[in-house]
Amino acid sequence: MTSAQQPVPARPTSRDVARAAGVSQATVSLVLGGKWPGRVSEVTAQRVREAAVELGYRPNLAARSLRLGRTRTALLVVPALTNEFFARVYAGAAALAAEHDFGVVLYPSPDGTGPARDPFASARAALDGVIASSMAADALDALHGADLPLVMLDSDPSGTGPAAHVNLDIADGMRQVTDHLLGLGHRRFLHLASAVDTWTFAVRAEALHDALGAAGDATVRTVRAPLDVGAGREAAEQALAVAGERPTAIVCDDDILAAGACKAARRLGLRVPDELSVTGFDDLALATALEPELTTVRLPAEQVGERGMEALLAVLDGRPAEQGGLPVELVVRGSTAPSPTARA
Amino acid sequence: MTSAQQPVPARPTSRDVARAAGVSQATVSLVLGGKWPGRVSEVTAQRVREAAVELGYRPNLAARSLRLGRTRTALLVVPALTNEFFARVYAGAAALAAEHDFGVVLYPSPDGTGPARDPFASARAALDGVIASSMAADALDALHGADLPLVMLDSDPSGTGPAAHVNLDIADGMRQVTDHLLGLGHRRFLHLASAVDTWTFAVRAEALHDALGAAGDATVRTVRAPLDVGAGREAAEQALAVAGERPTAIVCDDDILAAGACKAARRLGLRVPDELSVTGFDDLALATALEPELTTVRLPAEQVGERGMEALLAVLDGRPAEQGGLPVELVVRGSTAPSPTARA
DNA sequence: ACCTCGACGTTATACGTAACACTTCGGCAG
DNA sequence: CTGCCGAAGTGTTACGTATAACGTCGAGGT
Repeated sequence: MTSAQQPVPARPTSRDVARAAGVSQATVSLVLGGKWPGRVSEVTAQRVREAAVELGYRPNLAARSLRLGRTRTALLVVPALTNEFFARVYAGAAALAAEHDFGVVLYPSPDGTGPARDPFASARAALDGVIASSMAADALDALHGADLPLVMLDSDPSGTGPAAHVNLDIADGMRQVTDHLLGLGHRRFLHLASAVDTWTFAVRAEALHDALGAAGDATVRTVRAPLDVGAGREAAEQALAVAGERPTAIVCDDDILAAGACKAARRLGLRVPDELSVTGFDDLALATALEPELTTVRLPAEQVGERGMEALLAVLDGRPAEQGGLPVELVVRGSTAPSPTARA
Repeated sequence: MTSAQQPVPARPTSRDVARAAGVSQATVSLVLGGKWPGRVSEVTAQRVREAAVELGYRPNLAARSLRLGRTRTALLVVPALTNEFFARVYAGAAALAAEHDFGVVLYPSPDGTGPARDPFASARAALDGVIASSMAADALDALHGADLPLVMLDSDPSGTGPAAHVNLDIADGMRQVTDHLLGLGHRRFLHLASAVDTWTFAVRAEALHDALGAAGDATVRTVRAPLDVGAGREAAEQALAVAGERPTAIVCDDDILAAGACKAARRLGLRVPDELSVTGFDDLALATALEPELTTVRLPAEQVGERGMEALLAVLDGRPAEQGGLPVELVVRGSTAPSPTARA
């Protein structure tokens, strides 16, 4: 069929399709674009579509982007994909994006230790919008400066700058955890908090203190650690070794820290949950890999990604973005039990 | 929000920079492109650079790609980012890519349950090459059909089609594990294998059987399970409940399965490592979150990504890709101990 | 005085697409 | 018959960039 003389089978263009179908390039664009329903007769359209399939035509995205000024690509800024939570957020965002012929490209956020490269230096020109997660305030400013549509995930809704927000009801999750433990008779708490300074963790601390304050007779100590098992273990171990009344429950900002707390307990000869209750946050796969399994708060990570992408698409379409918070759910497992002091 | 679009300062183009600097657009391209060192006098170049900074000029990537026919973007095909190993592969690949002004876009591989969308239907036009990991054979064919430069990670090096390979010395890792356990006196083994049918797991089984065969008096049973803790636990529990001589060591294809094996042991009242040794593979964060910590094989995941990207860049430059395998390392921790039968 | 040549720029062009503006043509009301 | 309309296409243009091809000008060789 092809009378092409080129030795290498060059990628066919819309003009090649036009030639094969006996129409003009404009008509090919009209047909394959899918818009302009009535502009081309069905018989012609059919011929064009067949030619396109025949030649294996794929539109050149670069040319399309250049023409339209849009790329159908969003940037997702996350701290690290090795954190399962963010990997799931990505999965959710990418899945919804794919349904709308959108792509998602990733950039690890500058969380202090991140790469110094400006994500927009190379990417900004090719982006339609940005979805950013758990940013520190300064990094956030750089995002606003890019004057691209912006959706913030799990971030301070009162933050400056025009941005849609998709938030988890973190405070409610922490409240549920606290109520659960208070109901089990616990009164002396250790809060194993993340050393990361973002809204999502600040909210945890606030909600915990609020809920404990309401209980009246509860006390809490706070120690902070980076988000990894070893650091969590060390911090918990030191805190538990302090003289005086030992806490009966450790509330962790994260399942990873909770895993550290469990290891600390075991090293000190404390049995979980009989002598020490431990709670996590996130409900990662890790939560059910441990023994005992972690009582934790399930966060709908994929949904966060989906809703984030949804919001971005809405903004790009000029529609208002849905703003509601996503519900979270306490999952009670084996790492929490009635306080030993209450039973005594 | 702002609904005004036109009065907003449009992104400056190279022509705007040219006007500001009092030169032609071509000169701007010459200066900012960085190639053609001697073509423009330093004083003019300086003026251009200043104008570019002044206006906040960013080259339009779509236009550049259209002109050059290349996108400086690679596709990384991985089964799932929620698996920490692949998240780390991505991190390695993305880091090296960034150093070369390359981007990496992800696509979850069609591993049977994956999305039905053809990654190339939307992406192929905008890609310079593909790095693919742990593919099933049929999915692999689709990749070859795309006639893009292809690098395979951790895949059968004897596979068909022209592709560079970056492989881990999986067989050596499994050999080390086996020798370690044999040295501890173990003779009855259970192989908790992945249900996924890829080269990387086939090699594990082969190496395990080879090493045990060399020992002469060792026996092994194999059970397979999907790569998640629950499935691993179930499979291990069933296998351990079988009447007859119980294995004294479980060799797992993966840390995740090993976590399942540990849970199974605990459910059956078997103490790890005293009554049952368990080994993993990958050295994920999970390995040190468990108690006892897992004896496992450390895989340089980031290096796999880096070397993969390196190989792709080499191919694109017409250089030969470095082909050597990456070494792995046995990490002995608390989940393995001398066989109880040997001590008896 | 003539030619050459290198240094420094500029002009022009093509990449592949989407969509605006235009043509062509048969039908149909006035 | 004229004028108008809608249907079905086509011609053309612009998006922003990189680079091939083409000036221009003064220095240096012969």
